[in-house]
Amino acid sequence: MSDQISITLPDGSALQVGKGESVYGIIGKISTALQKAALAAKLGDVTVDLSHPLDESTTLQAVTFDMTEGKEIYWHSASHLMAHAVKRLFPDAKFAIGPAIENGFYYDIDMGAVLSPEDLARIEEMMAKIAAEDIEVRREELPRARAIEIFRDAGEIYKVEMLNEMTDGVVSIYRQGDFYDLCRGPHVPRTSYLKAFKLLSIAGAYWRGSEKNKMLQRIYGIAFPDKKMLNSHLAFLEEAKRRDHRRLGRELDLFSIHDETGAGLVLWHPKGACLKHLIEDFWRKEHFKNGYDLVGTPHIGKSQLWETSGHLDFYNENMYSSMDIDGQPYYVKPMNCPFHIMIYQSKGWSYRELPLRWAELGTVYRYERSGVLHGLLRVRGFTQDDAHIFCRPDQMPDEIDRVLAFCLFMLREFGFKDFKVYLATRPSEKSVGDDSMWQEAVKALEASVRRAGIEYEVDEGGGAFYGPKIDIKIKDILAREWQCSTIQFDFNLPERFDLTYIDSDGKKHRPYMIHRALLGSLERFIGVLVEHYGGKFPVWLAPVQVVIINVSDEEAEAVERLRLLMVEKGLRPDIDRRDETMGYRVRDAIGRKVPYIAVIGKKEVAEGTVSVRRLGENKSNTMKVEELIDMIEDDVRNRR
RNA sequence: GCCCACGUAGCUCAGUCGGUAGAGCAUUUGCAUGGUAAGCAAAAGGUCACCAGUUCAAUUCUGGUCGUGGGCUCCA
Repeated sequence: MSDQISITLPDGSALQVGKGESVYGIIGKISTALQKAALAAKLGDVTVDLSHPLDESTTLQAVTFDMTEGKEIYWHSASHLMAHAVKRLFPDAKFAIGPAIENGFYYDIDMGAVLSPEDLARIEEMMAKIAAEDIEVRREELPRARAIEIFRDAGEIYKVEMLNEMTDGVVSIYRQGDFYDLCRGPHVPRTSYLKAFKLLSIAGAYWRGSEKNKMLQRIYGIAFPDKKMLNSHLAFLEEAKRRDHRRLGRELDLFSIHDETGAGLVLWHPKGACLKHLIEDFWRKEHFKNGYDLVGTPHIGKSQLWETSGHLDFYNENMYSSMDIDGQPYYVKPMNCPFHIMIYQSKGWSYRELPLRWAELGTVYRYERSGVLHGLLRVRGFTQDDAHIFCRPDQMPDEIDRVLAFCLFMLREFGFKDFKVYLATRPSEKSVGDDSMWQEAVKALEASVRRAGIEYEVDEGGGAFYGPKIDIKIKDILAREWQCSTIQFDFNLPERFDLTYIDSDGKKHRPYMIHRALLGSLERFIGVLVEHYGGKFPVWLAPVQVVIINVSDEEAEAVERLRLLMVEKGLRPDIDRRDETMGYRVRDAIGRKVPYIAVIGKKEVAEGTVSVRRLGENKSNTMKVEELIDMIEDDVRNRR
């Protein structure tokens, strides 16, 4: 046997090296720059430490920070560094889990002392110190039983719990100086690899995510191989703050939420209500085009309805308590479906009349626990762009296709390109409907998603108890995902209300029922929309499309004439004739993020023109009044 | 609901180691009549979230309530 092995690199070339050479050494033979940047290496699909010795021929790819795997390793190592620092400062701290996440890392820690934001600075300092000590990070493999002993002796109860649930005979721990942690790895080889880091926040988190368990303290942080990258990330977080819909909602005078009216209850100001109505108008128009009929239903209903629907059983904790009307209990609706079903029940249906597509912008009220409320994104009263489709089983695949296409069309018209699709299947616990129905429905959903050519993930067991569903989530500026669209099968309600139609065989059959919301709720959708556009709405959605400014009092009338002309054309102009300098008024209009500013002075009056400045540009163009109107109308037509 | 932090003028924030508070912007009123990102000046504006307690005295300390923020859990 030769003592040489062959290493295949990503570019297809091969490198002959001595047996037992470390990954680090091999990468050094490729390039010293790469050796410096490497955090770990991939042998096929397996990532290993740089110190890992190679005994067999294999493929090898250096893992650097610019790769997803690289960031994960880097952040995971940073979380160990943080834990190390915490242990030095708080020797009694017990560690739970400390993974890398999409943007950084966290560690869940159980400690006697309550951490304050000032402690974060101390921990950061200690991290810098440990990084400067340039301690070697070493992997150690040992029998699980031995690891249990070690962690038990150290009082690390959470690690012991995890170890007890593992089945591997051998586990690995990583040591850096006096600190060690149960960990699969890989990790960076020395603490000095961790250059620039920042601890961002401290929060509570239940052990294993269950509220029955103890609440631990979670510290979030981020780390980068150089200071510049860290700074630009911090700048990004600042930018995200500027785009926060709660801040923009106030600045642009869109909405407010008051202690006096109640948490999670939104008051729409004129500008916000205008935006909402523009979206609703568009929504209605498109629904008619797509073969929907509109229905309308009340905000409250008798308890009997909610008993039949089952909501009082399975949705009770989200419903507000009943009110007494003539001695009868009534409930505010948390969902629109039972009402739509009652419309269905108002007459008999022939198979020829299906499918029925009934849509309603229905406002529902749900009790949400106080801690989850969040601006417009999580509220207690909201308007769903709801619809229910009643169809024959044979129509179902086509209906799913149509809904999905319609949904993607709507989201794209609003400028969303980044969304994630989840296909949620039958939950393992209680659920209704027989297996064949579930399988058929899941198959239809999956086929439809495939046909639409979008990527999706299967959320195994994530369906509702009453049927499988497709959820489409939109990512906000902070990469948080918000569920907007949902397409759900319902095997429950048709059964409970005994829905039927008469088929060609003259017999009663059970229709399929699909719930769907495309935008989800208008509140949440507008919240996401505000952040998506950073408040700079496209012309077709801007509550004010153009601010008309006069240069001096002499043009006051001309400004009003133009306003009236535009209003007649169905545009949304605003005039600013305040007794302020032009510079002030232009600045104000820019601050309000109005897409066009039109200035009228002596010259423009004489020529029938306006001086037009677009938001984001600092030059203006003089054009005929008609040209400006055409431009705006063109923007609206093309939904720009 | 749970953990932590926070709540001072319409907004953004100072401040008071217990003696009832201040700035900038916004508002109002004068003056200035301005050509594309803040003209000048003055005035007005606060039960320091709310309710208790400790104290001669609470916006400040303690407790509770409501609300907000970051998370956890749950969801459109």
